[in-house]
Amino acid sequence: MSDERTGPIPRGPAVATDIVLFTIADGALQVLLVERAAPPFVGRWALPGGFVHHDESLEAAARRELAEETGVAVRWLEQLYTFGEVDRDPARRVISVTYFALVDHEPLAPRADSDAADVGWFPVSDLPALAFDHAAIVDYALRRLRYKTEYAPVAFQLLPETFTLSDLQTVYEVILERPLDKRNFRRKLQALGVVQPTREMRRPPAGRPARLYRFAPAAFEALGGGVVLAF
Amino acid sequence: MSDERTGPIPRGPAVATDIVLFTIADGALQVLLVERAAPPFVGRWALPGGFVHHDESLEAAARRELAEETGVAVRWLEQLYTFGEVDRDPARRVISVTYFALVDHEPLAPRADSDAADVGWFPVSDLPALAFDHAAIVDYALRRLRYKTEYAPVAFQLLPETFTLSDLQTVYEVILERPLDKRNFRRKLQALGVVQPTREMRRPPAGRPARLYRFAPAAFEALGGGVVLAF
DNA sequence: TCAAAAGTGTTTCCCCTACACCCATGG
DNA sequence: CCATGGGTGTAGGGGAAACACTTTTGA
Repeated sequence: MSDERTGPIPRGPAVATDIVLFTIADGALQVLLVERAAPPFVGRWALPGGFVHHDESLEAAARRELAEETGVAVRWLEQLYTFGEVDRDPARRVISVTYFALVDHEPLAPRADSDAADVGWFPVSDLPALAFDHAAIVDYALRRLRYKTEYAPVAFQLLPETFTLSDLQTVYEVILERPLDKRNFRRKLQALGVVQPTREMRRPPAGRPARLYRFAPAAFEALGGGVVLAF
Repeated sequence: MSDERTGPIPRGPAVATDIVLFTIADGALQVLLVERAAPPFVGRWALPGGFVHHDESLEAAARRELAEETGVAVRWLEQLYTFGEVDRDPARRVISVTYFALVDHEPLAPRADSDAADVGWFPVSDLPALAFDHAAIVDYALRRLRYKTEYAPVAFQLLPETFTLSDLQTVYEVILERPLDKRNFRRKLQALGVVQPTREMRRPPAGRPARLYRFAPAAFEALGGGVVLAF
């Protein structure tokens, strides 16, 4: 380690955090964006985020920013990547530690608070022009989501606590962008034991009622990290 | 995004980078450590690293620190994780963007430069007490290495440009900590086409000469991200 | 009775695994 | 000729993939 680590702190970069929050709505994958109210990039859409305070951890900063701008406790939050190109902010040197977050759509009603002009969900397939390098950050998050869907229990975080197996299959199909076989999908889930049937059913507007299931974290843990949820 | 992003920059954390550099030597996985010459943790072993300059990217900072302390161009360098707990440095708030690096052992001869009291390779199975949260960082890097070995061409980066298939198998065995079947290993490599035979052979002190191979990045790319190198 | 969505088994094929002997060389 | 490490094939089992019809309900 260089002496610099212990010498006087050089005039360093500022540290921010930006969050890519996904949900599923209207059968599509959506990202939460806020409209910038101050320069640079006034009026442009951007990821929610802000500077890290001196006395809070990175994850705490991400949660605080999310709470301030969406008022919602996310279901899943993990660090994504740290973007540190010198010129990524035209005004000054800012390093952004980005986070990847998931919520189920229902309970979320993002509203603009004082910090942002507007807030909204945008389908990932049709995003507006974004501020800074945020388009690259969303791309990176999308790759992580697709990748992670195949081996970690992230799809469940995009659904309410109970869900039908068809709901779950739709989530996989929307994220992976390919159709899955219904019987293989269900067999695999039940073989792994990662879903627990409840006693309740959901009655659709038309058609046979569907059983509601619940994610079984215990069963998932027992399988260790090497679970393959690839269908 | 919060207004803070555009308002006055709060007194923020300092940004450092630390690098976990692995190699294989004496049939074991080894990490490069430097002995600290200044407080805190004087005399303790730590990962090579230092503060990020105002005008260099994160990766550039990592490469610079490595060059300063080892004089070697690494074969593989990727971002690992950003550690930002408030109290991870007892003296002041420092956020560390860590990197994961690989070299083949041969050409490397790390020597202490003016910034560190001493430099050396340590087997991961027998590390000294480390400064800061560096033990956790090494753990994290180890998990990444084991994981990545199974689906990305990282093992090749721990060997010279040409190598025997036995060399390569040993690298896998050392990293994964389990014996592999020689025939299955070789069949799979050749089926994937990720190794190219050269015309040269290596003559061991005793025994039959072994063909030297070279990594075939082109074949690897062609397979897309979804290659499974799990044996 | 019709429309709509839920639910259910079997077969095929490929890949992973386990396993043991001969080959080329140097001393 | 012996010791050392290099190199090769096959058979069996398990999981993934492909595939279509019956069931339950509301209108």
